[in-house]
Amino acid sequence: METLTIGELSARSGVAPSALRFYEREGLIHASRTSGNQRRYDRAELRRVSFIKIAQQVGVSLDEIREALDSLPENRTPTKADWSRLSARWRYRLQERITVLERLRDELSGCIGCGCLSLQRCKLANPGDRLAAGGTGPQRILNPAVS
Amino acid sequence: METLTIGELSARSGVAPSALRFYEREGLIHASRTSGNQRRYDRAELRRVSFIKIAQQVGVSLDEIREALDSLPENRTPTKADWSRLSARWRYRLQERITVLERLRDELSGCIGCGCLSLQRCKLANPGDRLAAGGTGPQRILNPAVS
DNA sequence: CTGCAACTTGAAGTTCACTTCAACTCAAGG
DNA sequence: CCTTGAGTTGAAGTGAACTTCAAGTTGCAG
Repeated sequence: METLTIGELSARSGVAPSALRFYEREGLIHASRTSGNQRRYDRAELRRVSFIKIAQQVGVSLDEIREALDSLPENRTPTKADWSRLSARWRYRLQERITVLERLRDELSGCIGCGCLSLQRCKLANPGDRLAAGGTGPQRILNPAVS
Repeated sequence: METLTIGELSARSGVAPSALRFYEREGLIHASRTSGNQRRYDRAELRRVSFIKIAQQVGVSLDEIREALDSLPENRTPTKADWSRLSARWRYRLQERITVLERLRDELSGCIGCGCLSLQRCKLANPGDRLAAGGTGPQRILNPAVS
């Protein structure tokens, strides 16, 4: 088995076939076709899907993920070095995000408990970075099932 | 100034008036009315809005935030102790989330770089908890502006 | 060769968290 | 009193990330 069907890629990645087709339309992954027009995925695509899943957990939008994936070489299968370069970038973003959440954690009890939560001064509601800047759309991170 | 108009609450909280009306429809905040049917917010509502903003940064859905807020006493203005109790719950969730992201950070380079990213075994794509369990809808955490 | 699960498509639907709109009313300074 | 900025409503629109549907086609085991 050199290549994977959409069902196989779905099973191995945990991503629904409909989502994989959606990713393809969005230019995040690629597939070749059989004579009968069915998708066949190179094994290397598994790593792409994996990268997408991880980036989503970090909280990056598909638009940004596509940008990152576009920086991989198109003419050859990405090497370990290619992936390392990409992952280094995400590591930095991840660290930024962790720092924000840690600050949140460390100040949460005190800040809400003490009643300082009047928003103008509070570091929680107005963190130094632009995370709270707003922007349309849902921003749910945790799955409801996690609660 | 005992109470705040919607414009004032918006200015102080950084949440758009339309969002405040939306929160009210959703039962997350409350307002009294003037004789002319305009909203007047008790100063204590500011803390509710603040809590909503913080919880959203942690990645909690409005449904879950409402549940949490519903556990506050209805017959009196919440005390510091009430808020502390609530914040303790969030602190725990926050810590869970941080732990996941730290694991992600610590394993990202090695995992992607080494090519083990085949998803069946990889701790990254399939973390121990149910975070990756899927669920419909967007799961963006970071604002595009942050990039 | 047959049967059936797995695949194909485009279009439309869903959820979340809002925002925008139109048409209107209210509150307060001059 | 008049003007004007701020507020009111319900309905409809938005964007992200998918899912569902219907109607048809393909691929492989028996």
